[in-house]
Amino acid sequence: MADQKLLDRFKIALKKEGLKYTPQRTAVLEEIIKDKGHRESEEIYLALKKRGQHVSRATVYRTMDILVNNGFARKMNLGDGRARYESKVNSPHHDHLVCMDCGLIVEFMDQQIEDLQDKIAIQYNFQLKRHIHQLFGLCKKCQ
Amino acid sequence: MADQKLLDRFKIALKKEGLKYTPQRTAVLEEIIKDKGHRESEEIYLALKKRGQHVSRATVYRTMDILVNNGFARKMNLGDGRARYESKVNSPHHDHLVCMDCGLIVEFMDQQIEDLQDKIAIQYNFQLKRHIHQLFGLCKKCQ
DNA sequence: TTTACAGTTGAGAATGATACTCAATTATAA
DNA sequence: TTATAATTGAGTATCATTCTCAACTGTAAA
Repeated sequence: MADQKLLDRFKIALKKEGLKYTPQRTAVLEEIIKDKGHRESEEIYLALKKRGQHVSRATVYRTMDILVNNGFARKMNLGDGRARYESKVNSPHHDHLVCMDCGLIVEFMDQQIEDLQDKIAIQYNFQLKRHIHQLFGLCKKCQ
Repeated sequence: MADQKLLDRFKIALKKEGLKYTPQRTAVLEEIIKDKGHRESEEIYLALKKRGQHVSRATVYRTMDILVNNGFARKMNLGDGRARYESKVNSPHHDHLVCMDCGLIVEFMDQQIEDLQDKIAIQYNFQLKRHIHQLFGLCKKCQ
């Protein structure tokens, strides 16, 4: 169960956009934050179903958009045609190493790279908003 | 027109995979290497059509796969649901800055970042194969 | 609390990029 | 030149995601 502070933050974010605080949206938020994984829409939908929460696929998609736009979740694309989502709640910024064989996803964060990115953006007169940095290869087990 | 050396390289790559050297495949290769852009399948298909070359959409997709797998082209995904392709012929490795407003794509390359990536892969016991590094923001004109 | 209503939901249909199918055609090696 | 396996094009299928719309429900004001 998400703590009250988070639910309040969610409520405020929704109100700010003129959106309603509904049980379905809350269920999706809770499902996202209680899992450390990088799951696709269908997995989130099925996890909710298994928990006995009735949230339609359409609502999962719609809610994930809201969560992403309000900083509660992050959307990522690994090139397989399906979006993945991960919680941004209590999770510091990071990028990903992805095993091309078993699908293992490892998070990494390197301040030097972050700084170099900022430098490059300045150099090309870009105002940086976000970035995607994914390293693909074979994990220890799959080599 | 692609130089003979390149066509020979292409012919050899095809033979190595038991594939035939066809006018359609050659046309797609030539279209890719004569353009410095980052185009999607449909744009390549239309460019060929305008040139009077008859290559079906299906064949463009099929040929792009061959070109990517053999190092003649690179496939990229900017998150808009359509793959983009760029020539790898006579083009050194680089990553991309993308303007979220006008779609401008600028290429960059930073050896320090490349080295740090290698270091991270070693640190996590990954055997690195490729990476995606995209910086999204607003270009000078769109700020 | 009720009420009024704008926003939400779910189920299924629509969309759009890409992959597949298959009969007709063609490159290739002998 | 021939045999044959690969290729092509046109249309169809697929699959993730978005849209549609009628029924439903938070919400804020009375």
